[in-house]
Order: sequence, then structure tokens, then C-alpha cells
Amino acid sequence: MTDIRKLDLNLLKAFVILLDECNVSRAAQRLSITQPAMSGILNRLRESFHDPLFVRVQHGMQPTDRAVQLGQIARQVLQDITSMLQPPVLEPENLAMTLRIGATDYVQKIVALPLILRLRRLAPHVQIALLPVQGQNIKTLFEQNKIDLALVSHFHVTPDMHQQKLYDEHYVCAMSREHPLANAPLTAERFSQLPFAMFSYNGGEFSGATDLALQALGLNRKVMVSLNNIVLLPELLQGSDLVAVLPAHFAQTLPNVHLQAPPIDIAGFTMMMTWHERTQHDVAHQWLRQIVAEVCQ
DNA sequence: GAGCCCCGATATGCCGCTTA
DNA sequence: TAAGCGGCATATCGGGGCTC
Repeated sequence: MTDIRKLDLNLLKAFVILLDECNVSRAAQRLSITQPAMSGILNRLRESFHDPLFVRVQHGMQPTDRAVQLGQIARQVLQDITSMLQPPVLEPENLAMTLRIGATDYVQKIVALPLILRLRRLAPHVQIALLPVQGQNIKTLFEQNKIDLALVSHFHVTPDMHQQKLYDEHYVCAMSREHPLANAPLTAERFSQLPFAMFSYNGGEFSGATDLALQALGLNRKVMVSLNNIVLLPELLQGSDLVAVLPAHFAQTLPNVHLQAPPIDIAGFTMMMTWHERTQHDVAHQWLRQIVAEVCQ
């Protein structure tokens, strides 16, 4: 059995040139080495392939049948390797791959939806899988190869992760357009007395950034409904006296909902895109990340 | 850093063909 | 047939890279 570690690319290249020239000296000249060195290469080739490869004839060397057969394979291998070494060319219209995006349902609506619409035009063969990330460790999902890209708030991103800022988010106060307080000025005290609905990404929570801001003022609020998805929220606000403090980008997509600035300072957050080292240098993934960033501008 | 291995260069030998 | 020549093989050495 030939040890492949002993068959390097220089040997294969010399073999092909030997087949072209059928002359050790001329082959040596083409490779800019001496004839004895070329002779040594031929010896190593003979050892690797267990065949004389070339036999001496009156003027030069004649390849054996085995050498001719191996030559066709060697030329193909060298051509394939040359192709491998060319820098990859990205053609979005022909790009066929699956991009798995982890995001909360709110972010799926704000970022993933326009991303999908754009990719349908630019890269129609790219499959998109949207996966919910609610409470899971993003790094674990990357390491388990369950997602390629995550769209999450900066709270979920650590400095050792590849990341890019998408946009800054702030909160607005949302309520039905028929709500008695719509278009009425809100004080912090009045605000805190309203019945609230809130998102709980981890599920079942009744306290969040709004409560921290109220507590700083010595106030508390009453959260009546805790949701962990956005499906019910539009109808909930439209059909009740409930009020919600929502990320502005999302709130602006809700129909028949009155929006106004909250009467207190609520710390916003930064929406980030983060990915694994596995896709850091991949040309297709780099292009897709660029498209994600563009749809967020 | 020492030892080992690989590769290429130089020098030389061998083989086969041509030619006088 | 022997000398000359072209071409390949081999022995030896040195440089560079790798491993321990």
C-alpha cells in the first residue's frame, strides 16, 4: 500500500511534465531543476506507483500503459486542486444553501420578514429556517450547530462572540386607539396605575425594564397579562384597556394601535447580529450578514 | 537545540546509439 | 569496432524543515 504522505503535489506535477516531455532532462529544465533531481523524482514516482512508469527507448523515455492511465488521473487531480485554490466566487442568484436564523418572534417580524422578502429577489435558492430563541443560551445553539445566525439584544451577546450592531431600540407605550387615555398626557403616576400586558421571552414573567424604571421613581405597576409570543398582542390591545410597553420598531407595525412616548425613562437596548466562528470566513454567510445589516438600516 | 529526514545539486558511472 | 555523445542512474554532500 502506497503511503499517501509520500506522494506530494510536486511529484504529481513532475509526473505530468514527464508525460508531456518523455525526456527526463527536458522535464528537469521545465521544472528548473537538474536532471539528477528529476531522476530522483522519477524514482520516487516509481516507488509510489509500483510501476516503472517510463522505459528507456532510443531517444528518451516511453511511458508505460500504467503511466498513461495514471497521467489522466493526475492531470484531473491537479486541475481540481487548482480550482480549489481559486478564491470562491459568490453568485447570489445561484446560491443554494440553508440559513438558520435564531430570533425571538418579535425580531422575526421586524428583521427576518424583510430579509426573506429581499432574499426571494436576490437569492431565490436560499432556504431560510426561522427558529425561536427564547431563554436558550445562544452560544450553545451555535456549538450544537442548530443555528447559523442569531438576531438578539445585546444582553445575549458576550464579547467573545462574532457580532455586529443592527440598530438601537427604544420603548414606546401602546394602547388601543379607542383607549380613554389615547392622546391624553400621561404622568408617571397615572402610567403606573394602568393595567399592562407585557412580553416575557422566558415565559411567565411579570416584571421587566419598565418595572425597573418605575422602581427608580418609587412606583410600581400591575401586569395583568404576560405573553411569550406576539400573536395575541394586536387584538389584545385593540379589544381591551390593556397597555403595553413595546420596542418601537415592532410597535409601529401594529394596526389600529395608538403609540406615545412613555412618561418615564426606560432603558432601551441594542439589537445585535451574532454568528459562530464556523461561518466567520464563509463568503456566502458574509454576504447574507451584509444583507441582514442592510435591511435593518 | 540536536537529530533525523527529505530534497536538490554536483560529480561520476553506465548504457545505448551514431558515426567514422 | 572504438570513440563520441546523449541521456539516465547513483553516490555523496549540504541546506532546510520537522519533531522531540
